[in-house]
Amino acid sequence: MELLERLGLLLQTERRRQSSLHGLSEVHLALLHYLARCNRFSNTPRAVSEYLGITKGTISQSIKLLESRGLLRKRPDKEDRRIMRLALTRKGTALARSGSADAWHSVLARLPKDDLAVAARALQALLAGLQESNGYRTFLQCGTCRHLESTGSGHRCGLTGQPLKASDLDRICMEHQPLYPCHPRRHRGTR
Amino acid sequence: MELLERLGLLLQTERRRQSSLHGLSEVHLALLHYLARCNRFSNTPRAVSEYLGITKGTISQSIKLLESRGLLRKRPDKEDRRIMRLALTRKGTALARSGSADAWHSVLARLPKDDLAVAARALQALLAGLQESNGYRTFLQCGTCRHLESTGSGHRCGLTGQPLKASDLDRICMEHQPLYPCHPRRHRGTR
DNA sequence: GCTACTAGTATCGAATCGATACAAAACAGT
DNA sequence: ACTGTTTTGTATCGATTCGATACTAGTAGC
Repeated sequence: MELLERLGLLLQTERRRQSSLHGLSEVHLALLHYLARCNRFSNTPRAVSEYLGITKGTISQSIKLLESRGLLRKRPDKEDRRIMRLALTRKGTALARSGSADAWHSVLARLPKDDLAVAARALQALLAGLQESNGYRTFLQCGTCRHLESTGSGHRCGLTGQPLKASDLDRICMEHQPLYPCHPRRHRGTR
Repeated sequence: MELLERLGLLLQTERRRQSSLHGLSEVHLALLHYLARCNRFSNTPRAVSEYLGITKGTISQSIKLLESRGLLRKRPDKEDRRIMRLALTRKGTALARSGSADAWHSVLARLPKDDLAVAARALQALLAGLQESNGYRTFLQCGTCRHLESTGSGHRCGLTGQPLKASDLDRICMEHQPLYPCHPRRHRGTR
């Protein structure tokens, strides 16, 4: 699939261009983007590391740098004090949003909607297949997750048991499991 | 489009994993992949640089390294002696092919074909739109190019005037122009 | 208590990356 | 021819990144 390869590279190039405007590296911007879109179960260094495919050590450094520039804050989790929770500051959020994702969206808006839906489904299936064969995580939105359960008043994550607001359904989660297939991933730990 | 972002990152991660097996960096492997799939008009350092979104200087270094390992050869073009033509050696080709693109393909093969066709068309349109708005090149196959012309015996590139064999139609070209839209890109020079 | 495991940090060396400056060839104009 | 401009690729340098290893602190299981 040359197309996917090309689009991925363009995405990367675009990020690189954007990030150099602010004196950051491409990875830093990718990290901010991730934090701007992940849910509250997935804002840890480990999650970032798995999402970006980079080792913990490097992520740790990047986080230190971003924190020193006032783009994010980190604070230890109250229940498990090993875990650091990352949160964008106002400045960080602004920077993450100020992307040229606009260009992409305006192009996407001009395409026929049902074609896009089919395309999205196909890509999602591809991702699910890759997860199965290679063990990668999908990192998709709770709204498409196998663990999503409906309660009387709203939604809930079957894995953590926590309630989900409507706005949570669009955020990406490190525990995401696609709906359609197949062999469940063994997950260790309860949260 | 979180999906595209995620797939792009996975592609990158996969390359990184693969490349470290051979003691190369991710970019090096991407370079080999590109050379394995580009046509004979697009095998120059400049093309690589634009495809990967990396500066000329860096590319030059990478090429030197890859050449020293016997993965590619470079020789000056006969007509324009500024230009270096890059070609994979047998060893380089083997390494480029030995990817785990297999995993991707086997997953793709299990998906419904017409969905994939729709998806491919949508992505192609997206790419075309991006090219138009951001000035990036599409780097797609000659078979989908506006410059493709049919002659009595076969095909020809309308831009360079050179004949194209059937096998050329699947290779990616730096001068590629999508069919459907729109405002033509000004291209300088005749080749 | 003890052991095993997980999350994150620190440090170090190799390598990448981008910026700048540069050389050589093509090209355009006069 | 000749002068300046553009294009292609190289060289060098410093900052940054990356991954490997070793490490600390916290949790969990027995």
